[in-house]
Amino acid sequence: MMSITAIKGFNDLLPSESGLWQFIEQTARQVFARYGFNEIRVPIVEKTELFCRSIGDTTDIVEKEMYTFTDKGGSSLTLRPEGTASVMRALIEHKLYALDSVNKLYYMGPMFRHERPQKGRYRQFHQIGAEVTGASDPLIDAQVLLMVSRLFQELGLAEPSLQINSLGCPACRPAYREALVAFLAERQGSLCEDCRRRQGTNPLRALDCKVPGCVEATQGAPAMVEHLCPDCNDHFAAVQGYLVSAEVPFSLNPRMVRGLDYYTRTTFELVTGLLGSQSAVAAGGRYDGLVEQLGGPAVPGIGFALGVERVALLLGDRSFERVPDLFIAVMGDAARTAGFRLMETDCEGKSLKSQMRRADKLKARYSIVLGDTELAAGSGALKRMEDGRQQTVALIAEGIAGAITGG
RNA sequence: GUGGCCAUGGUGAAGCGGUUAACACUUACGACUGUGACUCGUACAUACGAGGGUUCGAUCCCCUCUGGCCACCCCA
Repeated sequence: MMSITAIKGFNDLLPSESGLWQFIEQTARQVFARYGFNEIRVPIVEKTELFCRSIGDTTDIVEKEMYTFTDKGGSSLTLRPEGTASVMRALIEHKLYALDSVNKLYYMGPMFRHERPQKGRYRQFHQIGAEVTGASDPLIDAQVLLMVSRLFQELGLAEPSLQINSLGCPACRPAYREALVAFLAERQGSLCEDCRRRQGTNPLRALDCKVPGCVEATQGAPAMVEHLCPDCNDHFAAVQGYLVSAEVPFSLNPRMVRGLDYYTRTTFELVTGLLGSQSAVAAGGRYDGLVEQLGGPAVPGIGFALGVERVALLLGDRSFERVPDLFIAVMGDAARTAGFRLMETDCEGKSLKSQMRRADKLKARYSIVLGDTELAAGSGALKRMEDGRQQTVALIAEGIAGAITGG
């Protein structure tokens, strides 16, 4: 009989890897807490409409990648493809914006996109994200960017480099869009099918199309950064100024286009060359119109998310196994029934040799044999596994702890 | 959605028409019924992803299916 396997693109995280993940999550929590972020936990399933309205109907995510189904009550529900929409929904639903003018929230958990799996890309993948709402000053943009780069620093990763761009705002983007469409119209013939199709819906996509013909055709295309309105221009200049003064390295990528419609002004990606075509390790940007668009007040926002699988890939085979300080080998019923209350001990009546082998395999720093003689004497031989040296210690927690920490 | 590569035990893999399906690692137990690492011994695939076909005979050849990986697309 065929055994049941996991769904394609849905992976188990085995004990050999969970230590690495815990390190990533814990590092993120620490960094986020330092900058005043609190965790929010939102559901994994939302009404489909939430994502259509936030991410955008013409994006690839909404068009073809969502896990959407109808529940028994007839509502259309969707497994969340990203986290920002849910967090904003919660912000509005619980009126968090009224509790405090600025909200700093972070989240972590699985996201779902029905794509063909490959290295660094899965159907259930995990993101760690942070969002700031209620702050529009460029200093907050810079702080979010700085926080992301600090996070990667603390993870021990130098590789992903920061690229930034500005996508303008409703005041300046339409004019730019027109200029771009006009430019592209002249080069219709050399554009790929997708780019031609997207001209009416999302012409900016042509800028990061990888088809050689498109790359060439868009060489001299107008850049958004050169068409920013004065406000956006000042904002973007200020963000860059703050980054320079905070010594956060970055580069300008005027061709960077994000896959979600809600982005305005500052957008950014942390890219690496080490993951093949999955170059984006983290990405985000400002989304000043989103909360209002979802039925909330006109609250500005900025945030980002990182892909945990991709970060884990970059961190590679680093070992995060935890080794026990002490292993207790038990001999005889009295010791066995005393030992099982304290910690991991043998419950299957294995030989002392077998237990010692286990102590070695677990890389325990110390071991001690607990048997009838030790119980009678109230003391035993504590063995340092590294070199086999033994010393007699009293069988009390303080005595053993003292011997272990004292070396 | 499109394309490429690959499917032998817990793992890495040999075998390429007739073998006890090698070897290594891992795991378990043992070599003084109270002490690990090294060493040694024993055990661990009626089975080579599934189903058909060719053949006297198929893990090895052919077909189909399924699964995995990688790339394109897109993205975290």
